Amino acid sequence: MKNREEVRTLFKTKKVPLTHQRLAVYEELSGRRDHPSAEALYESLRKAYPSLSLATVYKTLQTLHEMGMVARVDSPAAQARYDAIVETHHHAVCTACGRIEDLFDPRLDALPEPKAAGFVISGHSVHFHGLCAKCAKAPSTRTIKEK
Amino acid sequence: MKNREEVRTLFKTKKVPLTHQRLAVYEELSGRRDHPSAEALYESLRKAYPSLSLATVYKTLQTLHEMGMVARVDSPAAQARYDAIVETHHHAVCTACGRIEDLFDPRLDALPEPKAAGFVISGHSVHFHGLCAKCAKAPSTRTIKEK
DNA sequence: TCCTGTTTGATAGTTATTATCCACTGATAA
DNA sequence: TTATCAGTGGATAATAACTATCAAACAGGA
Repeated sequence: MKNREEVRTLFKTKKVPLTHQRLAVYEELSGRRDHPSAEALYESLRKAYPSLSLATVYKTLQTLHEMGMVARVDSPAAQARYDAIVETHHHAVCTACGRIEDLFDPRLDALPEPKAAGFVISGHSVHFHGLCAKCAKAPSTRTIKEK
Repeated sequence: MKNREEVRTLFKTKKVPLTHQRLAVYEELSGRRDHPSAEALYESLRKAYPSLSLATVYKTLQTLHEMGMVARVDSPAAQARYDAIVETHHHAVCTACGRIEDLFDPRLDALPEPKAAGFVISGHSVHFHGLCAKCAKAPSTRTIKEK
């Protein structure tokens, strides 16, 4: 989550052209805490940028991901979801509606190295699953797949 | 991972008809440790069952999942992958080739409960990521998406 | 063995994502 | 500021992974 100047510098450093679309996608994503899908970002952005194409959002998210500015979250609903926070953190995934909440807990950041023959481990993430506050209250409503 | 008699009993208990296809899919999956996709299972099974349909494999995996006999693994490659082991365990995911290895480590089974407002947590899983033995040796070969 | 509600197989449809192609633009040099 | 041009964006076709549909076949109880 970087401000506009930091973003500009990062693009320049990596020699990746900074276009209006890329800045717009990054800033929209940075401003949200709901792990939107590419489609969801597109829906939000097209209000301000009516000429924006969905394909561009996909390509931009991939570019940002390769630059290490955006993280991919694997949700139980197959659709990939994105997060502007790349710092180490963990997730709570609602098994009823698919909602993903960020968890920050240093105790989870340092886990015992498992013994996996030959595997060179570079990091880890913990997925907690259960029911989010909303679904815990209304257990019957199965809405899987929020956007 | 159950033997044929346990499977038969489980289906009877849950009042779910046990078909040849369901048994075949479950036994094929049980016999593999490579987290195959629906497509991959279909490819293996069609040799012994040429009339088997891919749609049936998808439907069967969903049925087994609902019965709690099969777990879904969210891999970085969007395609869902399955596992016959439902007991608590964790994964090491290779960021180069997509390989997923099972990790069993009781120290990872008991983690501190995170504070996520209102979230009713029922379980968790840890994903380690890095390079598998094969890819660690050949760092240049980027084969992402094994079947 | 017969009956009946489910399941299967074949296939069309859907959803998420990627590839293609050409006009256009951002970044550098003049 | 403008010219240049590799790289990007927009529109859309294509692909991949599922899912729905429906007639025919089957599983499990009578």
